[in-house]
Amino acid sequence: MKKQVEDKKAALLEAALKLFTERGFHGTSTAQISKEAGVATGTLFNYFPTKEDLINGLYFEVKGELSRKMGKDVQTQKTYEEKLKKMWCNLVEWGIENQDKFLFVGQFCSSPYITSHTREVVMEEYVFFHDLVTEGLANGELGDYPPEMITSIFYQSSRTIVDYILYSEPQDRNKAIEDGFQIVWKGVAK
Amino acid sequence: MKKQVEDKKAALLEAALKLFTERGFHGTSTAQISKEAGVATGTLFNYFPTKEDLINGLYFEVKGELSRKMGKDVQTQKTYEEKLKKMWCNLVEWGIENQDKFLFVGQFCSSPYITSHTREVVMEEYVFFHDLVTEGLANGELGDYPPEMITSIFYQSSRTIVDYILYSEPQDRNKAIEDGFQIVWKGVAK
DNA sequence: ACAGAGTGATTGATCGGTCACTCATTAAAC
DNA sequence: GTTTAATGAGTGACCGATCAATCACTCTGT
Repeated sequence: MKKQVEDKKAALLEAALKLFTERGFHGTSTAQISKEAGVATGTLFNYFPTKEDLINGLYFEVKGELSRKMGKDVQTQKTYEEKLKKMWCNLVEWGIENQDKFLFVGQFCSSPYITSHTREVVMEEYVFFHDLVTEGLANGELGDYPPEMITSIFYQSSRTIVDYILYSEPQDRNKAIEDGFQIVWKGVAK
Repeated sequence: MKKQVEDKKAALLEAALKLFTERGFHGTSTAQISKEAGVATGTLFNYFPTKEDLINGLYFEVKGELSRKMGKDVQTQKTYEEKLKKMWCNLVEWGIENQDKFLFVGQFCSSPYITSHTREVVMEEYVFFHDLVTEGLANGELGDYPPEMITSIFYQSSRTIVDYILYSEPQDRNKAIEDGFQIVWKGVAK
């Protein structure tokens, strides 16, 4: 029984992810989401009281997954550059393997449907990333730029590379990932 | 008469720009756009047969304006780096001075409401930019990366810097623009 | 072993409201 | 006087959300 509950909730989130990304928030009806998830229209509202709660829940889940993947094996790297590169690869590989989630985050990270509360809670999971940049500035690994500028350039460039790989379809994806990191590292390093 | 016609069409585009950016495509009703523009609900459909025609027309206008601003005074620059920097500054300054248009382009450049036809027509106005990158690769000013990767990184980074300036509100905007270009130039230059 | 009351998840018909778009009428321009 | 632009009430379709009925399943007393 518990199993079924989780099944339906997961199915609803998966359906919402697909449809919100394809057609936007207002462009997707709750009925379409329910149908795609294989449940009745009323069932959606048992799990998510409103349509906004659904997209906020989805955003929370996806961003949480990304932050966990992003930080994986970073601390076991030896040099600072290797740590940053590990994070870069984690980010890009997640984006390639999870196109739908990647697009969803891009579309809705600054949309009005995501509440500031959700945004704040999610932000806390990325403290380790900001700390790594602060550390790099402190020990002189990074150039003398504002930390928020470095984090933004790093994160957005990783998204640019995912876009490039998915859209331009280079023969060698790893080469593209390497090239992308090289550009960013040359740019932000001391 | 011609004047009034242009007035109403411009008012509709301006209202649509504001509302689409704030609330999304499906989140904005044509009635709201008409009201904001100060015309009757039926008038909108005299100028744009469907809501999709309206957003496509708007996208065409805004992207066209951006491409014209972007290329301004670029050819009068002496060195290759100066040409690229001119384009960078044009891009960032336009973004800062036209926040609403800047946000609109970011939100709708890969949305399903913009037809592939609109996208193709708009793309033609950016040929000069791709040519400049190809030129830089040919004469060894730029590092050996795929041209599409360089154009994407350059364009997206300029957007990142506009975001940074608007959101983080640094005391010295020109410094931020300079820093941003320095990072990108160090990254993509030979 | 089993009847049947109890429980909470699930359902889909239904609701008031809003949507994009139409069209008969009016007003303006020449 | 004719043409052209502008109007806004009206249209059927669809929206998010509700809720009484139904369902699968558990538990208890015999």
